[in-house]
Amino acid sequence: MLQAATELAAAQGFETCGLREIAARARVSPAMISYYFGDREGFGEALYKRAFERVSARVKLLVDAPGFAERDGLDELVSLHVAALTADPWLPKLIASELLEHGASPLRSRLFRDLTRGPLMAMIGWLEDEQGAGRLRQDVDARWMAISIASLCTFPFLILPIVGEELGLASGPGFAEKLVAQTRHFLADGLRARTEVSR
Amino acid sequence: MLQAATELAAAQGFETCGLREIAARARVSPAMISYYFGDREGFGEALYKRAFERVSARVKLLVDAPGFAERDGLDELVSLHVAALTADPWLPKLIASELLEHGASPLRSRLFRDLTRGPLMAMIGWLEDEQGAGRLRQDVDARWMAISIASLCTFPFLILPIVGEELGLASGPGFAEKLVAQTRHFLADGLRARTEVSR
DNA sequence: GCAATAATCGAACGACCGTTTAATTTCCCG
DNA sequence: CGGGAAATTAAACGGTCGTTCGATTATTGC
Repeated sequence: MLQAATELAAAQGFETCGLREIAARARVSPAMISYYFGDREGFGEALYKRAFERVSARVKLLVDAPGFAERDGLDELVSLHVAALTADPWLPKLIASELLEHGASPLRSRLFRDLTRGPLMAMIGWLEDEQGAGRLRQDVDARWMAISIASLCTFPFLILPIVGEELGLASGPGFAEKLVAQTRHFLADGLRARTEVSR
Repeated sequence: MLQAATELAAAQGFETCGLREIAARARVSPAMISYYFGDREGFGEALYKRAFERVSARVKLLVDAPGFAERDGLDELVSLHVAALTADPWLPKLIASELLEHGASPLRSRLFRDLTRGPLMAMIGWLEDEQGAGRLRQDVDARWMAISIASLCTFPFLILPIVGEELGLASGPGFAEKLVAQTRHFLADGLRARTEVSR
């Protein structure tokens, strides 16, 4: 039931798909959703909670993988971000949907508190550590760094299904790797031509 | 009427606000919308057409401003992008809303064709020219450059109203300038600390 | 095996939506 | 001024949505 809802929400967003549709896909009656989750909002909350926990578990898995600490921090951060979004391709859409939603529903508030206080704050803290260690430039606010990194890693997932075809950029399985490579490149050296190579 | 709809759509997105609500704000009866625009889709089309034309006009104004060609191309590109989004703050939301919408409505298709074939293609073409002139690095696909620039300039508008408060970053009038500065910095040199300065 | 309880369903309810219709007002021009 | 066209409206229609209700079926504990 939650699985069916997740699939549907991934494809078209939670707000736009009706409870009847979800119930039909889960092969149950629409009344079951009210029975188990109370109302639509409670159902959505359960859905998002499950999603967030799945992503958290996946991130933890990657961070705890052997050899993680030895590799380059910035590169791994990018990989981690992209990997999390790739594993659950509906996540960017879900986040974006809620970004656009207005009126402070408790669900929405909680999701964003979780996201900002959790991954985002961790990322900023880590960036500041790297700045302190001299591995990242110190003339840029770590919070802005985090926003830029998140932008580079997230926004392409949103627009590529749309503009990718017209641009000749496939959004298939190789996309994530290309995105990681491009973003690493970009983060390291910018886009301008230069004579001296960094580091 | 279109004005009222634009204000409302800017605040909460076109898909989520009812025709009755728009009509009430414009102080007319809901029937007027059907009378003048046929159905909801026709109304949305008119709305988007007006929005796109307004943005186009504004961009043209900036490009035609005196001294534009003399200034640094990449910096101006960023300024232009951010200025277009700042002048109509609902534009990112509008685009994002439509990005998330599914089912190929003619409106949606047209909006994206306009956006990709217009500004995006122009940007890619210009980036390629700059690459050819040696001012931009040539080991990165111009299409990926364009995606990265668009990501850096657009995504912050989406997330800052949400995470800005918690991060202590105000989304007020100074935001656009900060974003431009940060993005220029970033595009030029990346984020890594370096000993040799570019160019 | 049999109550008691949980799970499930089809049908119906009320609310809201976009749209239509029929009637009324406003406007303009001969 | 008057009559026909355009503009505007309130009310109603059909449809979909989330939700509830009464009844039916499955599960469980003893």
